[in-house]
Amino acid sequence: MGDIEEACNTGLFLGLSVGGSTTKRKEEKKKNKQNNDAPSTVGLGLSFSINCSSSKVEADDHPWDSINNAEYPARSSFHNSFVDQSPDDHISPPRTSNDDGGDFNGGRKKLRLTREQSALLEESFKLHTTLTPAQKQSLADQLKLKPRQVEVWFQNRRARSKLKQTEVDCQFLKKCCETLSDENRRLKKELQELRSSSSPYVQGPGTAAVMLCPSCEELTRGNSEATRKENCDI
DNA sequence: CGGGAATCGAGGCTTACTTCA
DNA sequence: TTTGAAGTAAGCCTCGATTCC
Repeated sequence: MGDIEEACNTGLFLGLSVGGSTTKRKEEKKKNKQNNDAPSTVGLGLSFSINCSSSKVEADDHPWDSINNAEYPARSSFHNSFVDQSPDDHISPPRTSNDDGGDFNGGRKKLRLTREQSALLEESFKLHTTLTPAQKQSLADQLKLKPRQVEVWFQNRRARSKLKQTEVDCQFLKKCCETLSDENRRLKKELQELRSSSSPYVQGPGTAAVMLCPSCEELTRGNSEATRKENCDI
């Protein structure tokens, strides 16, 4: 990790910014959205960097992303101070047309993953539902996507997976409920039949009774529920 | 209209830094 | 002066809800 950084981190930087903490920024964002104000972050900067021959900085994107924080540009203070003119542009700073194959017309561009990309992502999801940064980067490289896009895909995939699981659980519980209701009905009916019949095994309250559990056909003395439970699991 | 990629906002966790006893 | 605990800011990440193509 450190190689490129060590080799290239010869930048001169002078900055002045007015802004708050993360939480303050969060609140500010909210306020700005409500008031439709301009962001209150003010930036003044001077930066100087030496070109690095082995630099992996992509020409088609934003150098600050690669250098600083490719995935969360809005969270980078560097980015905040000098680039973050529009609030909440997680992914949507101006993009070049060759960004990911389509043309960018200023609005939110919707990417459609190819079948191969989806298949590889699915395969990867089967192996692990969350990604380490290294896995994310590796996948992004393989798929020619941005790490953030891979991350978003996994995020949505987890959500879909959870939703599906909830549906399955719901169906299962429904089935359980039906089975138990049936069983309950059956037992009630059985009890009613036993009560209405003149069976010597079932007597009224207050008398010592010999009970025959109809389900397991075990004879049980006394009316202790605990005793019955020992013999019968119903 | 539905599926799914992208965004938003909130909150948890970790790390670095500061303050204070 | 040193040290450890407590407090705070910032960054990173995930999640649920929502937007929008």
